[in-house]
Amino acid sequence: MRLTTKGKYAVTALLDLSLHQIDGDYISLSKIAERQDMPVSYLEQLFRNLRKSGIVQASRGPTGGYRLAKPSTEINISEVVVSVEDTLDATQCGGSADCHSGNRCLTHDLWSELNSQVGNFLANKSLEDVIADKRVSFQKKNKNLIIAG
Amino acid sequence: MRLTTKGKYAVTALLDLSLHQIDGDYISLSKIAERQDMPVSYLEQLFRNLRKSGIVQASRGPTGGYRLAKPSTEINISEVVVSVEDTLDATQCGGSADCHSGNRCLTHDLWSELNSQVGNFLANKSLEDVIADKRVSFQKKNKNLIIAG
DNA sequence: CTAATTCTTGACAAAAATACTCGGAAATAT
DNA sequence: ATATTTCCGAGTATTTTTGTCAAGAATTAG
Repeated sequence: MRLTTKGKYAVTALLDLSLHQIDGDYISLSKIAERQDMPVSYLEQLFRNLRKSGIVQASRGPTGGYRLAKPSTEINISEVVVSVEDTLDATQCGGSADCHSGNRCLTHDLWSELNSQVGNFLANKSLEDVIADKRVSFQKKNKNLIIAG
Repeated sequence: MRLTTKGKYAVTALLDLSLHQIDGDYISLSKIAERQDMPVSYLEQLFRNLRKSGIVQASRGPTGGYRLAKPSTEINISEVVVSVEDTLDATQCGGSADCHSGNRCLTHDLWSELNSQVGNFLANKSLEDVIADKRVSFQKKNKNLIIAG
């Protein structure tokens, strides 16, 4: 499990989507970009992957944009991060038992375990979990909410 | 808590030290470098920090080198990583409550929590924990053990 | 139908972070 | 003395990450 600002941006953008999407309407990237102060072109890159992963659905043309493909309770942070981070990372002995000259390296188990820890933690958090508290005050105040990494 | 290959190298190097240091003798970086296939000059950089943090002790001149300043049971992975990673990382809103225009950002709690998770995990692992199993077979075989990230 | 809006795609460029080097100095054992 | 080793500051090079750009395709509003 790799986690850079790319993954964090993706989570933030999806939170914005969760909060502003009403019924099944589509939200354009330019809206998200404006609210969250992110470059549109960068968001395009991220949503490309999110769509391929089946996390969001797209619609083109005016009134088009993106919406969540599943309820926010059923999208976990882990899948969002994995979808977006290019996982062409071999993590130095990435998973295979023969790290070096046939021996399993000493730190292998350590980093594997850590990986699992992080993975589990993020797999058990849904988008809805993250915004649960905030949604109330948001609806009350109806004020532009800043979601930043 | 930041974790790059730098921190991983440091852990690996210290494991090598734990395994090869007998009594209170010093091990030279060139030995570690050779066994673990790491550049000496890079190790120097790492051990500079490890010494300042009180994790290792140094001795100069021939027969000099480094040794653990504490028993391997009392050195945890977390302190090793922290010692070595340059923490000039603001982590985008790193800890402060006002992430953006006075509001606490939505993802703030999420990444904070994750940070704590990772920190706790690594703080509860000592060097000895990591090598506990391996030490036995090492002493039996007395063979060069490869420790790679 | 036309124009505006939006996603789609691939390749590329800029910036930042990371990994690693280098030259010389100080200490110390033999 | 000389060889070996840590020490130190600064710098370079590589890789990764972030972000840009331009052209295209679908869709809707007027």
